[in-house]
Amino acid sequence: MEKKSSQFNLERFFQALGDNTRLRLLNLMGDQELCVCYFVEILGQPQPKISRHLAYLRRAGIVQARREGKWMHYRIVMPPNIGAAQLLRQTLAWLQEDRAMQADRARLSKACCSPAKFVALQGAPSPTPVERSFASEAR
Amino acid sequence: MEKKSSQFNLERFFQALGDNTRLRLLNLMGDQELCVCYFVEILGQPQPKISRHLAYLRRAGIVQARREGKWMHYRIVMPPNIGAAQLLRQTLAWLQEDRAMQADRARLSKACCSPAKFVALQGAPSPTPVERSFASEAR
DNA sequence: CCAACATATTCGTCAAGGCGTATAAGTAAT
DNA sequence: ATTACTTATACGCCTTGACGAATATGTTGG
Repeated sequence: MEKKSSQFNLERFFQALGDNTRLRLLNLMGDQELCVCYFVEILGQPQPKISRHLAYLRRAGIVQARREGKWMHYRIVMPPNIGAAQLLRQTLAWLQEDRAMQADRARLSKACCSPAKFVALQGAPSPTPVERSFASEAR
Repeated sequence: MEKKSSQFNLERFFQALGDNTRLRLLNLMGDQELCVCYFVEILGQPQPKISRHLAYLRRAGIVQARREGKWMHYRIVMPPNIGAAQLLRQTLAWLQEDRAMQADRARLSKACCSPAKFVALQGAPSPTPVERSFASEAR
């Protein structure tokens, strides 16, 4: 009955991280909540593909969705399991050191600063930073 | 040319960890080199299955094999990439807190202490501890 | 209700990979 | 060479999941 650290599927967790598109999504969500149109624009990939991967991450319990009008915002949700949370933070921290991931982040901040240049993002809600208590001192 | 932290496939890495049998194998190899017959005996699963998963781990660069007569010894090899190594250590540390993984380890030490009770392990080479510099202080 | 828009899901196809079974490959001893 | 033994690989079957394309769902504003 008292399974505190179990009930979390480690296998599933790693499977969810075993796809480059999903890693890119997580990297972009690192410290902010984003709506789908940003992912589509930044990754330059078809919207159904993005949505499918986001759904996968949500099923794996790594991501949460919040609806705001027409838009769906996605954010990373730290797993209840301490070990998993630590692992996820470390993964996110490591992603930041990857070339391609840095490029994605750069494109994202550019898009945020001047959304006018991204036709598809006209009127889209801005990313909002997320209060992740001790998010970045893993490393 | 000078890709120091890349050249390591993060996607592959996570895929390799996304299988429970492989996690169990890694857990057993945590701090010692083991030969295949031990895995077969401890996990109680068919030998081809074990060998296939070990091959997978080897292709992913997480494990190394060493031949000694008829026996093949497997050990964990820390990835050259610092982030990956840290992630792997943390994963191994976390595995130790899992019920089922602890049980596997318990069966392993029992088998090592009195191999006579395990018919299949008669004459098999004993596991040898591996000198993993800073293997276990990842919390 | 209808149109426009953002996102989700379905469908068909395909490749990766898990499994059990059978068999191959490598080694040691006779 | 033959046998016994340990481990690896090949085969066929099946499930998962990735993809593009099409379509459905949900929301807002006329």
